[in-house]
Amino acid sequence: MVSEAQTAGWTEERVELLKKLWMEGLSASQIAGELGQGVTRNAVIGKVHRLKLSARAKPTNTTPRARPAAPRPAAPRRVTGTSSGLGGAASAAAKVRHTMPRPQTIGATALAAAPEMEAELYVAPAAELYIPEEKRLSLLQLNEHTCKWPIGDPLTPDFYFCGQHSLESGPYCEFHSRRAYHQLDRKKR
DNA sequence: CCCTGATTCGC
DNA sequence: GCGAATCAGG
Repeated sequence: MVSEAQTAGWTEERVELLKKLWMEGLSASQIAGELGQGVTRNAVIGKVHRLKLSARAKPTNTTPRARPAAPRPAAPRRVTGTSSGLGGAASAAAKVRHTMPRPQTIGATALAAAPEMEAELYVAPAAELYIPEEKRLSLLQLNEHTCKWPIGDPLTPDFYFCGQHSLESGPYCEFHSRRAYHQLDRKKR
């Protein structure tokens, strides 16, 4: 008995579980993870809407979804793929990301701290990384792969740039990149 | 950057 | 009906 692969067809069971979890307030991604890896959060959301289950815990607030005044310009759908098992299965398996049982909000970013935290407590990090003098860079020493996060007062001689290896996705190292993003973006656009 | 749900539309 | 891609927001 092995012929039971069938794509995640929405059986009564699954729909029931979906309804239950959705009503309990679980997020779509969490439900998707609970139902199985053959289901994505998009699938869950799509089904939820089709079942007209939207609003779950909406005490008193009719949020009239702002009507998209500007209709989508075009629809560059996916790249037409032959869902011949391989593609679907592979992508599904590939996207099985970390199972985070908790809703994010606290951003648990564990920065690589010194493994050995002896009883020695030096001065507060001042919310900044300590860069050894030999690694500090001046403006002219910067290049495409050095973190360009400025440290100190530009008007003083001890001003320098982080200089760590920067990420491909930005001008800063991981530490400062993350910091920069969390700093901006906080507000709307 | 992470994430959330909402919507559209090719299949 | 389904769900990926996209959008809009936190």
